[in-house]
Amino acid sequence: MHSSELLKGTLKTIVMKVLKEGGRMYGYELVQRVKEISEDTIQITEGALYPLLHALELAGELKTEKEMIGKRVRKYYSLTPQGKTETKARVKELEAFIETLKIILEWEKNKLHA
Amino acid sequence: MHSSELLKGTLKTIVMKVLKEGGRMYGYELVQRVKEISEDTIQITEGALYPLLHALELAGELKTEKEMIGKRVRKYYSLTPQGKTETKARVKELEAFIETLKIILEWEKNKLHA
DNA sequence: TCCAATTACATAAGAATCTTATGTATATTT
DNA sequence: AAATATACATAAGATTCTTATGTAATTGGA
Repeated sequence: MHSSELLKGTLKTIVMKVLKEGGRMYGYELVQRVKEISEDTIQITEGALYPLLHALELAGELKTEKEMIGKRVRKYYSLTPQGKTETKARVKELEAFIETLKIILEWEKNKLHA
Repeated sequence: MHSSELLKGTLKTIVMKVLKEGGRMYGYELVQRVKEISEDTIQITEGALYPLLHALELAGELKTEKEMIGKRVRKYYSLTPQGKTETKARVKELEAFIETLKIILEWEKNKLHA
């Protein structure tokens, strides 16, 4: 399990990317999906997820559909066209940031060149 | 310039790694060094850096040496043995997290296999 | 020589983002 | 029948950053 502080800042992009590739999904399902893909190293907490989904909906990035499953309401989330565009931009930005991180992690001042 | 929210959670590791490879360094120098290495995409703010350095010193990860440069005091920071061990662990953890991120970013549910 | 920009430290207030705790209720498994 | 899993939600608190502000010495250019 990755330390949770690393998730700060990347959670929104992760959620949007998974919704973009996985399609329509409900909250609980999203948590499981991320857990699977990350091989049990990323466990999104509900306290982080639901407020995030609500904020993204308010911002017009997501739309919701409610379905009755037995006696329970299930809320499905999917990206709006605006959300898809935003997701592409966020993914690109995160990829660039990862490249920068790698440069720093591989940087060795005192490395001897042959 | 990367959006600043991505820096959340990784700043501490970046600072420690740069101190590990770059050796003894003062705050302002560290900001410049990270700016250089990151090709101007990471600009550490002083409001984030100094409290972080102080906290790391308090935690025994860093030690300081003051030097007079003209009439000014300059504070040099360097990793303690404990700090070096901690840095290795943090770097390893960040590398693992990056791998997980890449898996997610490369994940495509609907990808067709040839 | 003066003025702006840079160097160099520091802290406080506020924003953003997450965890932990709590609550409610249905459904499934043992 | 009871425990666990499913499924939503929100509030309080912790952490981590930005922005703003302050102080003061040094350097470079007009």
